[in-house]
Amino acid sequence: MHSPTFSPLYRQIKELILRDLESGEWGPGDPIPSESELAGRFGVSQGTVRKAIDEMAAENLLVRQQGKGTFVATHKDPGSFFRFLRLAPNDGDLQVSQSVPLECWRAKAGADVARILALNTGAPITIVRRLLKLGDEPVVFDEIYLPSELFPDLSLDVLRSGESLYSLFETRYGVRMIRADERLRAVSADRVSAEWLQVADGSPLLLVERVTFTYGHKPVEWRRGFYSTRNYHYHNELG
Amino acid sequence: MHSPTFSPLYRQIKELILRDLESGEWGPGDPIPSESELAGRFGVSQGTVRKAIDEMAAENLLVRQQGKGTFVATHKDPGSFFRFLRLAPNDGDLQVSQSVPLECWRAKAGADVARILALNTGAPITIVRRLLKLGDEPVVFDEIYLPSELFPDLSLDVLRSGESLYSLFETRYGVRMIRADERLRAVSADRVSAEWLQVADGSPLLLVERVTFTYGHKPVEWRRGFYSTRNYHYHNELG
DNA sequence: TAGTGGTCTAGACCACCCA
DNA sequence: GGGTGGTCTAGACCACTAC
Repeated sequence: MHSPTFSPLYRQIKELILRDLESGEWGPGDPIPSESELAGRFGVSQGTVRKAIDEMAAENLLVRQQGKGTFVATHKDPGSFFRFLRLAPNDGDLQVSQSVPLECWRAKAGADVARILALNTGAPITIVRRLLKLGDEPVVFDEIYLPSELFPDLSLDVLRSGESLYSLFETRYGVRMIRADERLRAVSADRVSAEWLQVADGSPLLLVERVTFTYGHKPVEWRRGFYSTRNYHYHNELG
Repeated sequence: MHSPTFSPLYRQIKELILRDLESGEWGPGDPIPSESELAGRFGVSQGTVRKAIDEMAAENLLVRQQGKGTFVATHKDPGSFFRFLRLAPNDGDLQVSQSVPLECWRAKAGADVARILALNTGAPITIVRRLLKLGDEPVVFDEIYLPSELFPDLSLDVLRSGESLYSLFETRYGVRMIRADERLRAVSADRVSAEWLQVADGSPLLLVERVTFTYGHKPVEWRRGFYSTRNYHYHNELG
């Protein structure tokens, strides 16, 4: 017999490293201590630390670089831009993308948003509308719901910084997007979406509803994205 | 300096095990030899074999079971049914699913299908139409393109066996589906789809185009699925 | 009890990056 | 040259399953 809460040593080490990550001990892009130093610090062998880091690298929390070190994952890296955007052109090459903020205002959380973001009904939220353009074509119209408490001074001006949204959230507000759940449906374009996406009223659009989580499975963003799939598609790989 | 084709020992071991898998040395669901036996056979340490198997388990090619052994992955296992079907109910519990074969006929590959399935134009293909019902509701209308060479005697009768398609392909034809690429778009229902899915003509439908691969990145199925997303959605998790 | 996968260690050496 | 991650080994012990 053993305790039902038994977990192997490398998972305990993983939890310790995770706690340091959450506490902000190391910021996005920073190097964490070397495997041998962590091994010494925790009093375990290097192989055990290695296995802990292996799992965290597989979960995109850390990034290893041979010869250099292990780094805290970041959304600043342009290469990770499409980690949360599964958009690809039907044919031809990908155009440069541009995020165009449209509106930004405060509101009180209704029952739905409150439930999804684990807030109290009536809690202050910030709503953002923005358009994602690829080349000159508007492709995604997003409506984004955020807890105002975490993003206190968010405004259109702040959004016009040019960097990607998640990169902005990370550097300005210290909120790191780790994981997301998406639900996809086909819907008919309403007047607002149709106008922004320059498609006929009632055209079929791909609706992508996303709940994004930070450390500890805490939901911090709800997003409804309307995708115009004339020239682009949502790409997914099943393993 | 070293050869540009250098690969670590555990990857070479992985390739050897992979070759045995492809050759049908062990069938789906069968146990493979123990780690220590493979280590002896290949003349490497158990840890190296272990790392090779680790990767293959992460790719869903093998399944480990502590105390019992390591087994070749199979689609027979009911638990793996939703590995390639990212469908979930908007609310409420999942109903039992039922695959209803509608039509099955031979044809010659057009340019598109030939390109996607890596066949010559005009090569014999088999086309299947089927309906996926959840509870009593028709949810997905699939049109499936297969190389006739790999599925020689496929017919409506064969399809009525009740087991899942990929399970059938695996047991009857020895074709194992390993990986798939999906492209999602929103489209308007055409007459045929609308009728089978019992929705209004022109309703928005989620079109899921899937290319499925067996070992060695060989494409063996092309599938166009029309999803009715009134009560169900396509679920995707982003890590 | 015997056999399997799962964990942990200690130590050696390789590949890579940088100063 | 010195530090980092990456590979490989040999051996010990733990956890689980089956008989």
